[in-house]
Amino acid sequence: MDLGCNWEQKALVNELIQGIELAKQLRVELTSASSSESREALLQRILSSYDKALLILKWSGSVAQPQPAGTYAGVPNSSVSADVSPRSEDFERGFKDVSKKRKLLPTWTKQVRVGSENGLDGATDDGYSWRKYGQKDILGATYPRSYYRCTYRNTQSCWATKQVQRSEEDPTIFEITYRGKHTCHQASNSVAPPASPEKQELKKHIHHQNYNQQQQSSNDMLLNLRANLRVNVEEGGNTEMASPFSLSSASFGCMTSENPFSMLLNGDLLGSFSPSFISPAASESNYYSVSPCQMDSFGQFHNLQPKESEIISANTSATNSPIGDLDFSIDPVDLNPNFPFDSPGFFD
DNA sequence: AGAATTTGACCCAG
DNA sequence: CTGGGTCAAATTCT
Repeated sequence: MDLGCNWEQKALVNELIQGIELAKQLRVELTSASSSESREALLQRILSSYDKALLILKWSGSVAQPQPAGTYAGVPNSSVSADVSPRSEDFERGFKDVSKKRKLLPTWTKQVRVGSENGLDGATDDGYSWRKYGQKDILGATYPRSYYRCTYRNTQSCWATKQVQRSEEDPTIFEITYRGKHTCHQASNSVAPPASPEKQELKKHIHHQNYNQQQQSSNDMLLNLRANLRVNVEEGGNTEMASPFSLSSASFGCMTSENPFSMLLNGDLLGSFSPSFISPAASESNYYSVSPCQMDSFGQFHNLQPKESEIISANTSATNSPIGDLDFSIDPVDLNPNFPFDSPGFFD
């Protein structure tokens, strides 16, 4: 078996860890008076996790050939079926295997809130060029789901796709599910998609600049942080960190509600960021929920008791850099004033 | 005219 | 068998 593809290995580990965590949750549920529905849901998620892990293992075992340079694991390739001698139906067979593999492509979802009913185009403009290839009415859903693929699919063999669906509860929110990362070279759109997997793998830091460490009221502190908190997203390497803040990926890449970013202060875990509503447009406000979390023996972070009231609003600022800077601010209205600022050592 | 979207048909996993 | 995802011909847009 060859798990040379890094994301596969990480996805596998991630699925297994998630399975363990869900099993622990189920154990707690079994000893409490929780509903059978929630137990069943947990059981389903556990089975799904191990199912995915098995699929990854199976797939990794059957596709052992290294991918040619410049191609992405997920591109149809006549050599996909290792045990098949060349035949006329190879192409078709390749696609069948790819459809299996496409399921294993890294996926991540983000929710985008739009200001107006007709704001879909702007909301889904994530800096990449997409071609719509289908729309489907989904059972039980009020709104249809739209399917998009990269415009450069044919010319550059870029197999990134996305699905866009309007939220049932709040029609101003669109759930965008991305699958596969872009391998194309698009004409620079100046704005890199903030939640792209490439970016998720980058090192993330928070600079806390010129922070006044004297005692202040909660609101003052929040207002001060609003002005001074800054998240700098950089590509690899180390930068000098005069700041006590750091923001790190909890897991292998995609920032999801189950895979948050942690917020550290002098090495102490204060909380985690997970996307609530993330706008792809650099000029728009993004919303991240903040919840306390802890690190387990695997080095994975886990949310403890997420609270909806704990919201950080973050403004992303477009820069000339393809990576871009994220300027975080904290909204004192939405944020629980006691979190995370009441954490021990926060103002040390 | 070429690019993009729409939409019914088809495929296939569950 | 059903529903989600994709294809591709028809249609619309630029």
